[in-house]
Amino acid sequence: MPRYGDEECCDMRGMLGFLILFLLSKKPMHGQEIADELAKRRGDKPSPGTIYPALKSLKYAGFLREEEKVGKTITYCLTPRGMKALHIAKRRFTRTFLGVLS
Amino acid sequence: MPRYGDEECCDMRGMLGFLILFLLSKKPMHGQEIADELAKRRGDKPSPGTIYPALKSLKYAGFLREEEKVGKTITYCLTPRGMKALHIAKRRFTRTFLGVLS
DNA sequence: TTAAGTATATAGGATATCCGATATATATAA
DNA sequence: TTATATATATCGGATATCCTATATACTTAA
Repeated sequence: MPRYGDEECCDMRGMLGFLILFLLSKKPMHGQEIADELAKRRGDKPSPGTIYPALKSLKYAGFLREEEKVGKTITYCLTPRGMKALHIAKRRFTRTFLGVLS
Repeated sequence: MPRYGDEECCDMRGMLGFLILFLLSKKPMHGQEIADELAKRRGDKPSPGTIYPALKSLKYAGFLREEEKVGKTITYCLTPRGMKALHIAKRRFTRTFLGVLS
């Protein structure tokens, strides 16, 4: 039962949508920009098979929309619904991890 | 493809082990104490089928050990290995969620 | 007009998290 | 002693995340 690795206790599974909404709340971005920013933050870059289905699901949920499309490059931005979802998630996140960052 | 709920964008899946290690770094606790503290923080209490397998896996990984056992009540505490894993995870967590709490 | 680089897309599947249901053991109260 | 509450334990499975591999389309350079 190898649930935790050598020095790993946290794979952050389930936080991808939250992180994408957070990044888009700073500025509109396209898929590769988001993947690169996540690479800088987490240390590993999500693969195409990870990032694009996630964007699709968030769009399907009404949390983001295509702001601009130039060639194959699609820039996404938050919808009001996405901003609300992010706000709610932030509150929960803050309460849950109170004291972790200090 | 219902990946995100009505206003939910973040189920925090994959953070349970990290949270348990963090709580135990504050003080030794037993399973129910941990579950109750998580209930206060996240808003919902992890079920027995969630918390005990998680503790078992963290123990199996060498991140925590039984400090005391009185009746059925088992108090857990971090091992040096667990402290190191928590430290590493904290650094990654901090870098990943930089700017979310502010 | 090739060739190479960039960006997006999706199917299929491996893997892991987490929960519901259930069982057991201990402690306490009636 | 019976009943109740508390704490731990595990199986089986539903569910979701994420990756690998593959394909497509657009852009730019040679």
